[in-house]
Amino acid sequence: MAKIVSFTPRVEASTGELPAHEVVYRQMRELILFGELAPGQPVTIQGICDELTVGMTPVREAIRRLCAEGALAFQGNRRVVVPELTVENVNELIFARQAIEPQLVLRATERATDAELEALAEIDAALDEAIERGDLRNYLEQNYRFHAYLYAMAGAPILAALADGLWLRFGPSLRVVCGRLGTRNLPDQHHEALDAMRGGDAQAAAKAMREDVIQGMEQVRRALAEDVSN
Amino acid sequence: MAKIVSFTPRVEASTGELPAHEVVYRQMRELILFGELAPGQPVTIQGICDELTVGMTPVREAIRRLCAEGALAFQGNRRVVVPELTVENVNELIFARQAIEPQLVLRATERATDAELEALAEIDAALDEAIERGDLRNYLEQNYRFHAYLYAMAGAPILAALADGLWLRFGPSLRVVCGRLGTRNLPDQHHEALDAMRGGDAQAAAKAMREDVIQGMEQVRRALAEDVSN
DNA sequence: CGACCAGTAATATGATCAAATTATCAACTG
DNA sequence: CAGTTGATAATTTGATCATATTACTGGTCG
Repeated sequence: MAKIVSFTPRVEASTGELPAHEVVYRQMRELILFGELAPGQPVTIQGICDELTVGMTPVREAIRRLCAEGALAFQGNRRVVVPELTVENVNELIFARQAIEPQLVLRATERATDAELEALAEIDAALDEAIERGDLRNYLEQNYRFHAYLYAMAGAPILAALADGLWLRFGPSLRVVCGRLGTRNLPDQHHEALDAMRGGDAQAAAKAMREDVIQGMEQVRRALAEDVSN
Repeated sequence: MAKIVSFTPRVEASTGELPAHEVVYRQMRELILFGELAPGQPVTIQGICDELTVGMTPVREAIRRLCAEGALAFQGNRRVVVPELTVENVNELIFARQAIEPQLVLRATERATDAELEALAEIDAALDEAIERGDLRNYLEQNYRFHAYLYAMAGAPILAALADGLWLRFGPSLRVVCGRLGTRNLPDQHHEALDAMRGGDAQAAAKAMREDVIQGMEQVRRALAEDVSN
């Protein structure tokens, strides 16, 4: 069977210069990081196509990328979902984070410039403000930004990519946990880490970060353990 | 302009049941892991299309996945290459591997069944044989299989994915290094690790693995440092 | 309770447009 | 006058889309 096909020229120039698949990737990444997508929620290609008004190919590529990073998961038969963490998964994440992040902070401290420390402090201030206001979404975003900025400072691209990728795995669950507990009594060892970095005490900064990581992840683990017992 | 388009029905049934993008991914993954692709080598989408005789979409998805895993890299303007490792990159890989892999071996030892230990021993035997014959390609493959099997045994999917992903980053460089040094005097702490696992001594097994990892990666680092000094 | 049938979503292709690299050529300088 | 550099043309490659095809899901009927 043959068919007449006419191709409409693309609108273009709207994105500016970034490829569509990159834009879609970043948008979906934010949705996942800041809990717009809940654990267990199915993700359909055509749904994203309609939502972001782009063709299937860029969406497809973004989803593959996110699957590779563990942010999404093949549900066996060509279905894609936001993964639900088990308690055991969280234990693995705790181990990985407490192994990698202190090392990044160590390096970041040794390389830090005054301007960078200033920027970090600003992010931390915005974070405190979000907690004050009870603005969960903003808390999640600033908290991530704080850590991501540290990773970038370390000048260790591979370790930074590893640490960054882990956020995609616990992002959705973190949202659920914080939504339940509220923004109060959230762990925040950031001040201690910042002070140590300002003083050039890399070891102390690394230790503070390790405690921050462990405290935060422990909360996720406890919440998950409660869920299971329901 | 309109055009007559006829869609030829796909051959199908040749792949069996695996989606094309998955097949392409695995094939490219092997090419990278076992050094068929050299560091710095450009990877073109259409080139892969011709090579594997598939459409662009599956190739595109496979490439995105591999980029996300660090096996390939965007070369700024929409060009993709096999990354070239710097000495600093190798330092990061050493840190990450020595942090994660002993933990996996620890867990693997605690969960190991006799059948699994048997399978490991078989892989190790094939590895020794490859060394004996000077069969580099087979050495690389069996060496990877040995570690990958250990990861699977640990029952820690996230840590296993992290460790596994690292192989894609140093695979091409490993090939270059081993190709230069030959298969002789390659580090092989596998026997020590296996013996410890058989005896249920998880700590000893983890230690042996850490040494194996460090020795292997140190060789990569040394070779890279020499390259730079040229 | 198992099998069929319809609906829906995913897979994969080729066409087309846009961009970047390569190749060509001409003008200008030493 | 030769070599190099600058711009421009041509080719290659990447990006995106609409569509055809296939597989899975869920509901219904025997």
